[in-house]
Order: sequence, then structure tokens, then C-alpha cells
Amino acid sequence: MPTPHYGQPRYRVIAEELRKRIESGLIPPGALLPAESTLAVEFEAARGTIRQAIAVLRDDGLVTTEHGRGTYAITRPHGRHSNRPSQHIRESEIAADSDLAFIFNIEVGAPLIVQESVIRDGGRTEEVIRAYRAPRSDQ
Amino acid sequence: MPTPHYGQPRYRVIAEELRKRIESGLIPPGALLPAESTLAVEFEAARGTIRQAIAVLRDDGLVTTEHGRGTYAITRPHGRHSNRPSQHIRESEIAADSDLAFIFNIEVGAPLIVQESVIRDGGRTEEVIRAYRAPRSDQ
DNA sequence: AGAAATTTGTCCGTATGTATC
DNA sequence: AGATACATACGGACAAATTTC
Repeated sequence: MPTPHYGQPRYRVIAEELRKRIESGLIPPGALLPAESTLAVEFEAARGTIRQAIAVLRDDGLVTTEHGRGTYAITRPHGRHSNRPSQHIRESEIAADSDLAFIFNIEVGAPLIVQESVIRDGGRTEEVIRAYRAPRSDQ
Repeated sequence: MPTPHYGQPRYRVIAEELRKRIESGLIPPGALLPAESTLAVEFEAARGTIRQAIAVLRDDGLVTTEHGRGTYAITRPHGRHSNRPSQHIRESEIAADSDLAFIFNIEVGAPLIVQESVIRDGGRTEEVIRAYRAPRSDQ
């Protein structure tokens, strides 16, 4: 599927998705974003497109990127954005269902960490993001 | 020589060559592959191209790579690592369970769009991200 | 213990060719 | 024609982990 850019161009859509992850706290302040190549796989986009998306966030002061290092979420949302969507973040441990067990290649019932953030705009729920990962083994 | 990608791209050709060396035992199980920079000279390719080739092998479970160390041929081709390319289950429509229905303040069973991203590093699943949102009203 | 060398990881900028809207 | 996007490829530089001296 080459290039259907209905409405918004891809790089802007990707930028918005990353923005949500940062503003919702899913990518906490100071944390490293996945590498450009990783994001390229994730979003099924070319690296150039990812770089364009990150450039948008950098322009907005949401991230900084260091040569040879990576791109960080900014420590503090400097500007007071009044329209900042409200957010809930909670982390909990769950048992993997068959679906997740398959993806992670673990046993059904094995523990997984799930981080859920809810993005609200006014009274309306805009998006719910759930991030599953394996528990840290190194404590 | 710029970038004529007629037929097979170079990184695939290189990947196939390396695969032969491993499967033939020329590079025995557990042995270190030559450094990326060495391979770059050998194949007269940029390091990035070599890294792409190695990524193919890593995806196929033929090698593992360690930062600062190098890339090893896998000790044991533990069974047939079934070809699992599905990295990104795109977007699908689901029916809201009670949990999501509550968060979104909609009825149980109402349609929701879920976008699932699977982040892999080599053969290992690092994270699964699921973003739920209400279907767009237009269309 | 410490410095240097090696090696992988990541980003930067650029370029070509193709394809779609 | 121009903007967007993809896949591929190059060369350079800095960062970080590991090994070697």
C-alpha cells in the first residue's frame, strides 16, 4: 500500500500518536523513545517518515534528540497547555491470556505488566492505551 | 553507485551469503561473526547495509547480537522457528467489554477501534501496545 | 585500576528510484 | 507538477558496552 494520504499525512498522524504517548505519560519524562528504526517497524513506515514525525515533536519542544544516543521525552512540559487532556495512568500485573501468551511466547497465566493510560478531553474519553510488557527480571 | 534496487536488494543478497556460511557450518554454532565493519569491507557495502542483512538473520533466529560484543551464530537451531512475520496487527474493530465500556461511557458491545502494535527486538517481544478509540462518526 | 581499542547502537544528512494522491 | 511516502544505500559521527593492554 503505497501512499494514501487522505486528510493527514502519515508523518503527522505518527507525530500525534507519539505525542499522546508522551503527554499521557506512557512514555515518561526523560525516557528514551524507541529508536527510529524500531518505530519504523512499529508504524510500518519508512525511517524518513519517522524522522519527519520526530522533527514535528522536536519543533514543539516535546522531545530532544542527541546524536548517537536517541530521542528523549522532555522532562517538563514547559508551556502550560490549558487544553492538555486529562490522564490516568495505572500500572498493574495481569496474567497473560492465550493471545498475549502467544505474542510474547510465554505460558498462559504468566505475569505481565500492563500500563494503562486514559486520555480524556473534557468529559469524553478519547483514547485508551494499554502497554504490555514482561516483568523486569533484574528486579 | 547510488541505489539501483533491481531484483534483489543488496542487504538480502548479503544476508543469503551469510546464511549459507552459517548453515554450512563455515561459521560454526556459537562462533562470532566478523565485525560489521569487517563485513562492510568484505562486501564493499556500507555498515548500515550490513546491519540490515544481519537484522534479517536475527529475525530468522539464526544469530544473536550483543552490544559491544558482536554477533553470534545461534548455538542450536531450536526446532523450526516458525515463520512469524506478523508484527503489526494493524487495526481492527472489537466490541467493548464492560471495562472499556465504562471508561468510554458507552454500552457494552458497542464498537471500538483497536490498534495493536507489537514491538520486537530480534525474536523477542518487548512490548505490546493497544490503543482503543471510538470509531469515527464520519463514515 | 585505568586507558585504549573494538564493536554494536543510534542519529544525521543525503541521495536515487518508484509510486500515489 | 508537487507533496507525500516507501525502500534502498551511502558515509560520517557520536554513544555505550565490552574486551584488551
